[in-house]
Amino acid sequence: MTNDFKNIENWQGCPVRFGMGIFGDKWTLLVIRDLMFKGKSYYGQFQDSEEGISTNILADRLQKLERNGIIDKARDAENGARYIYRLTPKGLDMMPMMLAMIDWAERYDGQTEVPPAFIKELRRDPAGLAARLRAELEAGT
Amino acid sequence: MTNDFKNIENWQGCPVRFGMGIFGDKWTLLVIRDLMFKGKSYYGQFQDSEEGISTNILADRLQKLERNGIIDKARDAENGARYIYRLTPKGLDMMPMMLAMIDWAERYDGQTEVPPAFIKELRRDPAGLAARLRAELEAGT
DNA sequence: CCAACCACTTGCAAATAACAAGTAACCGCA
DNA sequence: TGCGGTTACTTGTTATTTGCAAGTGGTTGG
Repeated sequence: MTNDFKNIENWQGCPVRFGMGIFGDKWTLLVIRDLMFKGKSYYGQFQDSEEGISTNILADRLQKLERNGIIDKARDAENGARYIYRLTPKGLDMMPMMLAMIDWAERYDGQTEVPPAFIKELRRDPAGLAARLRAELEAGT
Repeated sequence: MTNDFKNIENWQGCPVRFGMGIFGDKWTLLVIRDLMFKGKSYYGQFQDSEEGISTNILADRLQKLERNGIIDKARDAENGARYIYRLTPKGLDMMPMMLAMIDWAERYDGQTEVPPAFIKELRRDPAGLAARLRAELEAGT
């Protein structure tokens, strides 16, 4: 056989399938959201997010993200008892996709919490917003 | 209690959470891919996609997409034994997000199958490509 | 009105996720 | 140097979801 799509590690080729192999579940993009837009970096902070991810699932997703090169993990310089998680360049490159998702969701979620100023800037200059947010994340390293 | 995030129907507010409530699984965006980029419109065509979605999951996802207003379902004019599935405007508005995903995946999937001409056009004029693809889909109605 | 097609539905087994409790590394302080 | 608190998990069990195979019912063409 040529393709074994039963194993998700083999979901390459088609770009949408490739994406689903990496973040095709309920939780992964919520962790990326926390890293990208909420200024979160620690295990405990991800756990504190209001959706209530369970700890074994969080550990599993962080490991998969690290294995896929989306995030990296290092001991925190300020407090050696914890690890700091950060987006890699590959992870940061998901910014335009995340912003496009936000743009879409803001249009259709009647209960959206996206700040009007954010959505205004997003629609006026998406690339500029992406660049600014990315620069801020890279500065905070 | 104010939020019941145990029920996925209540995943509004945050735009990423809103998205995950609708397409936060392995299969949903693959169906949308088939509708958006592969010219597929029928149940059997979705089933024939090489990832091999099982029939009960496909039925469930189509129903959820319809309920969420992403697709609509109608008897096929040419063959009344089957139904035709089409993207609604809300579904078509996911185009920029899907294109951003394709852009990202093409960069990082060493085995990508995205045609070079497509990715070139996508990076030169993403909004233009989105508009063109959307017009083609709406024409084929 | 029957055979074939098409779109599902159902039942059961396997995999994944949710929940609760426990373990281990490290830090600050006595 | 050891002890209590913090942080990040791991483990075991139960609940939910998915995958697989077989079956059902509407529609068409003959």
